[in-house]
Amino acid sequence: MADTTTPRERARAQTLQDITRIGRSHLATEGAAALSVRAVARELGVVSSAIYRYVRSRDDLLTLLVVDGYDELGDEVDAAVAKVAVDDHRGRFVAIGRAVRRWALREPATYALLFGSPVPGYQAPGERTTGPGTRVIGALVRVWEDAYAAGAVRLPDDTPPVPRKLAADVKRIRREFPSSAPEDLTVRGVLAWAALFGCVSFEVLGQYGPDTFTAVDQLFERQLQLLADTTGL
Amino acid sequence: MADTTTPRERARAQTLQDITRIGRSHLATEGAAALSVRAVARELGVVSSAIYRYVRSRDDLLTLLVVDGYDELGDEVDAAVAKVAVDDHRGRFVAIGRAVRRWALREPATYALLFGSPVPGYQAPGERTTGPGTRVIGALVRVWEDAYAAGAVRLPDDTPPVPRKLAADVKRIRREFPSSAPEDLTVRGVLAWAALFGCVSFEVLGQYGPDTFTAVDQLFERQLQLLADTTGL
DNA sequence: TGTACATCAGTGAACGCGCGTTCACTGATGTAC
DNA sequence: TGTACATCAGTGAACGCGCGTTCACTGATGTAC
Repeated sequence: MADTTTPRERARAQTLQDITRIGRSHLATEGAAALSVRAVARELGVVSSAIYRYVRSRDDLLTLLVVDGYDELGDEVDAAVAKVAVDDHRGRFVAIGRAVRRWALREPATYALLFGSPVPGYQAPGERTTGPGTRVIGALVRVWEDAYAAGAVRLPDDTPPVPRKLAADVKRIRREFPSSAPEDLTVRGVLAWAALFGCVSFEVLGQYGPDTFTAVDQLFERQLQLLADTTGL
Repeated sequence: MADTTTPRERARAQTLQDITRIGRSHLATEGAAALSVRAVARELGVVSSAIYRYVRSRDDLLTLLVVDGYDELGDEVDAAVAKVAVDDHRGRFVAIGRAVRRWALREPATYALLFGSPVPGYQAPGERTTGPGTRVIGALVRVWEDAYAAGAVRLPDDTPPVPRKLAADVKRIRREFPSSAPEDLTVRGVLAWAALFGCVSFEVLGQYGPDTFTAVDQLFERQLQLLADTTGL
């Protein structure tokens, strides 16, 4: 395979990658709000203004890290799902949950950037972040959709109907995430999605407190099972 | 009722309260990481060093805001629960959930301080924050405990046993939150607790995206019902 | 293959800014006799 | 009730710091003929 990139292009790509790596490591030690162009430049061994060859502004640097984070998480989730048999719906759901948690525990600062407090003064540009940002929920929807199509979803009979306005929201969402499942299943899926991240956030962002749970693994596994129950898997 | 406080003491209390109020409003516009002693002083109409009469350091100011936030949330949750009949267990759970969400939507910045990303370089002093910080989960535990004591909890029969290490955690937790309910119910409660905050965080911190849900109220109500189901209420 | 020119990564100085915290001080309020 | 003294809120200057961004520049790498 002929490499059509010039040395300069390769050097540029490498530097951009270095900037991202350093940025993420600074996220870890200082937090997103304290992420500084100058600090990244310092660690890259370059004068601060040089960074502006690669990044338009500090906000642009943040966007770089956001997209990089979403992509890494998305890749790991996809890889985890791919390892499970297609007809093991519950197994695929559990694999997604475990992948999210594993990544979050390994990259708590990036997790906090993506799923924690908004960074003051920073507005993520939707056209660059929306795609990567919807990969996890996309993977989840696919699991429920496959399970429903296979007739493997068991929901209680006495489920109340989805209210009108919410049903309209679900319809709109299905333009992006096509699905033939009943609206109630989608709503349950949204709960499971939010709940999954709630569990991970409590652990990663430190809500449980330092000495409350020693068996967090067991707790999380049980939480996944309960959420799988709720979505009828 | 004789007021035994001196004018000086009253003035001091008033100023402390002003500092807290201003601090929280700055949280809203700038975020926790950018909270600055100087900015608070400026808005209080006082020279920056004057703040140090009231607050030992910037971290101490943050702690003030953390405690104030937990207390406000705790008060509103308690008030909401008190309005519901004691034997309406599901109603009490729903009331807690709604109170948390209402407060979070009204005070998103303080919510982010308490339940979002940790503030870099700041470690909350446990002896001042743990008490106020456990009021919501305390209220929830009381609901489940009352429901169980009244024989009103319906859980599936085929629930797997709680694993050994996790069961030990539950035992330890019960020293602080006494309960006679089966361990499985407590674990389900922890899920519901984390899931509740997961739902609120997604909405308040902006994970759902700007145009995804128009009927967030209906969505949240449904989520509460599903969580009540999960905990057998 | 050799030369002239264009592109581009990185430099270094400068801009104006806000930050947390210390310190010696002034002057008003409170207390003891 | 009046006076001497102690307490304490707030002042203003100063410390040393790091920040984002602009700008004219140097020198190396790449390209066209």
